[in-house]
Amino acid sequence: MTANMKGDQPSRQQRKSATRQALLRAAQDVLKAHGLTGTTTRAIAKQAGVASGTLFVHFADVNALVEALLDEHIAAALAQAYRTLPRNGDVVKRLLHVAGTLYASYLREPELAKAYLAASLFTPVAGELSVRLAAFQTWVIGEINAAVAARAIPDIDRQLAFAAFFSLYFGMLVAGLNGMLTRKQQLANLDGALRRLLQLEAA
Amino acid sequence: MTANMKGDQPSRQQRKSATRQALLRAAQDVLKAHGLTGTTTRAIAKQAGVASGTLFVHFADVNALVEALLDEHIAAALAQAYRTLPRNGDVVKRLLHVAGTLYASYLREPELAKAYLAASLFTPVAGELSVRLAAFQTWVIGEINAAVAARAIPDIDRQLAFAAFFSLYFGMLVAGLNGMLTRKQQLANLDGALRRLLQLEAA
DNA sequence: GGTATTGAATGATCATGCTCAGTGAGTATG
DNA sequence: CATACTCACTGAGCATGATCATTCAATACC
Repeated sequence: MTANMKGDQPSRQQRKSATRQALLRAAQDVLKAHGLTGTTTRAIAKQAGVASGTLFVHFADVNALVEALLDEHIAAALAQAYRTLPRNGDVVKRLLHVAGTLYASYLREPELAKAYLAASLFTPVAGELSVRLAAFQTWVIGEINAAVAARAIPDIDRQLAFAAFFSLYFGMLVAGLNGMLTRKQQLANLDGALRRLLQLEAA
Repeated sequence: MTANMKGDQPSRQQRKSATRQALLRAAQDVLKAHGLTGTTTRAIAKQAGVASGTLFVHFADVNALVEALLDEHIAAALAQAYRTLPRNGDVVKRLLHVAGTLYASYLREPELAKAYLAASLFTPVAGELSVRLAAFQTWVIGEINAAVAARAIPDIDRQLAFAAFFSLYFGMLVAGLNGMLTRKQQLANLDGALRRLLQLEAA
């Protein structure tokens, strides 16, 4: 292996990474310009200045590209959510804070989000997002552990609690993306359902 | 209009209806024989003995065909569920009875169900299924109305209740189709979550 | 009965997601 | 250096979902 000094030609790794980034940015551009149904892999490749086959060198299929794109949003949103977590709120308030931040993030790229959620429903998430999802589950269960330990809420089966929380979170997300609920309603429904589920009165 | 007497040639309507049925049966056959990914519109058309374009005369797109196919299952399942509804159970028991029957129906054609659910997440259901969904919502809210009127459960916002119920129902359905939950766990989670949501102790 | 109209069915054709044998610049080895 | 090898990249080609001008038997109208 040769160290890459100043003035060197870009190494193969650098070129590859640059191509991948170009494809991601091109995909964003084309999506914004033509919407989801009007976006083709050829258009993305052309916009990125590469051949049509190159896209599949970097992403197994279109959904992998969408996942990578969406992961950038989710990562930023989650980081912000954790950073601005209310210190003195109850469990539900903290869960809602994170959910609300994620909703806002998804709503910023609704077409992207719809495409990804539909495709990934029965195609177990892979890549960066799967790691993030596992971490999210751990965090949620940690929050519930803490609340139970503090006797803020009665004990509850953790699997049940997470499955129910995620179902409600996901359901309100979909309803919101479909335009069936406003963001306020999304959060109000999630709040009401979670407080009943965890048997925690409003603060 | 001419009445169609015995010995007449089949009318155009009859032929059309027969073609549609042939396509539905052909789709079932091909799906069972080759699985979802191995099924093509051309194969279905060939099996039905019609040209490739004919499929799209009867169904706007593949998902419309899948919806029609799935609707046959759902209709039968719902009819059976309503017919065998426990008369003396509480709200949750009755909701669970219907949910359980639907789960079993979906699990009988898991590939079909996955294809349809993924495609319809952000493509509002049309056709027969949309009518059935509306009727289902009416029935669920009716059940809740009755339970509230009978003072079996505390009052609850109907929109919240249905949104939460459907989210939980859908979430456990997906988890089951993904093999993350057994049918027993699906129902146990739904039971636990609903009892907490509606604040109804186990019978 | 004769004629015009409708619309189910056809299949060639298109657009698209994805594949893969081939190419050549970059990299390791001696 | 010279040589062998690796691998990102290419773009023609494939299979498939979907379209649409065309066809012609069933139907409606006189």
